[in-house]
Amino acid sequence: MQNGSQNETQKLILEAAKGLLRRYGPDKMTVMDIARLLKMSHANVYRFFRTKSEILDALIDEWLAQIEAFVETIAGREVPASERLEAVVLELHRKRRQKLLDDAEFYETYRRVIELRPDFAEKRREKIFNVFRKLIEAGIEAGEFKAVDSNEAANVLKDASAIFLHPLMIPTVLKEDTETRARNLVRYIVAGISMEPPKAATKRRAGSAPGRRQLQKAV
Amino acid sequence: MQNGSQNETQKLILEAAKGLLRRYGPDKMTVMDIARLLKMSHANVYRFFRTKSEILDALIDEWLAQIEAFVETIAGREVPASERLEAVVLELHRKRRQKLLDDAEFYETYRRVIELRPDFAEKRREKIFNVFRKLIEAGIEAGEFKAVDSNEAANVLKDASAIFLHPLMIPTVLKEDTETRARNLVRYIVAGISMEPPKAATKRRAGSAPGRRQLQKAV
DNA sequence: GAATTTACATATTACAAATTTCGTCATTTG
DNA sequence: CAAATGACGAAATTTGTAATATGTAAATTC
Repeated sequence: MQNGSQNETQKLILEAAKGLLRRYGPDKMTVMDIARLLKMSHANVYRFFRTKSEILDALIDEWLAQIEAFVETIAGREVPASERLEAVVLELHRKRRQKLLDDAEFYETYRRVIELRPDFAEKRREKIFNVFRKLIEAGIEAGEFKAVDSNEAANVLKDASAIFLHPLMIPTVLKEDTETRARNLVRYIVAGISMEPPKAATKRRAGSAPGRRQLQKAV
Repeated sequence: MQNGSQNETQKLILEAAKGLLRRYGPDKMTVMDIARLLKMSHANVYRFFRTKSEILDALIDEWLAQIEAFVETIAGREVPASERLEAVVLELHRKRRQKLLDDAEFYETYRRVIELRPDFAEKRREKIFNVFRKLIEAGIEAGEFKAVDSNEAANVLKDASAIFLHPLMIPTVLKEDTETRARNLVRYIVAGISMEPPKAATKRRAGSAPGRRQLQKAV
């Protein structure tokens, strides 16, 4: 082969596609465009990807993998599980939101894929779910949380945070103050599974949040 | 007028539109069809509704008003606030889900309206939000809940339940066991704002849920 | 003979003409 | 004169066709 390795050409195609996708969007970006940019025939592209959507899928999966890796590092931090849970949800939200703002065409591609093939990112979603579950188990282990069913609680957290994480919903909450709302959401759920402070009074002043810490008030 | 009152004809138009919408969907259902069915000129229909979408809007609003009324009766039941909150969320979910199953074309119309004009049902959403808030305040009043910020907590509940209530999301969770998940979701949030039982032990057996009651396990 | 290209059949998309619907209004009807 | 209609331009939809893209397989190059 004239080019580098098999793998090398794949990467070149993905890089080219990424740029074209950003500029033209999924409909106007054609396999011909990719081939033209790389000075090869479009047929050759099909040696590396069976279909056009396989290329788009690869780009999305690459992005999701990055986020997943980042989330794993957050989950590994040496801070209380409650803090890690909060950070994970907030960062997942921020990354998606930022993508929508920075690269609308890519986001639209992602949104459509999930809409048409909801199971596309199932593996990735499972990974995130496991992060939730593991963090809840870590919290229980550390005496930070009550001995809830970690699977059940992780499901609740997943469902509850959907409005801030699901690609179909993020565009609808774009204009709003999602940071505070997402933080409150996690804190309420975490408060529900948290151990009570040893000697806290049952009555608190109005407006205070439940659980271990003072919740930040919406602005 | 040959027909009944002004109001009577409006109702006839809406009834005709409801049937045609169910059968043809929003695109294939035309104002001409409605007129044909009622044996009047299509121009006459425009004496009662300024545009086609005004007819569709009226149908949707009628449906939302029904749900709202039902929710108000639930909120007025003579049971603990926690039970009422749970019932309200579950019934809102069931009604929407059922509509999607019974009358897909109507649901699609609704979904599109919310997608294109997110503020369309703002008034109705506010009503539901107020039901949440009022129930939380009732719970606080009754010593059932902690003295949380009712506005904040209602917002959390609204956001958290979006996956089961928002028209864009319901189709995505149709195949899944949403009843149990929705119930768990509400129970976790409610548990978080609930008073602790007076003399409960801090350690519970694994798998038990937080809060006042035993949470039903997912099947 | 592996890598790449040209050639080709199939599927999509794009475009322009014809048809239908939307929404308004002057006119007719009872 | 209240109620309804037919007629009309604008807008949207449908139809038929040309152009382009997708995906495959035979032919060519190195």
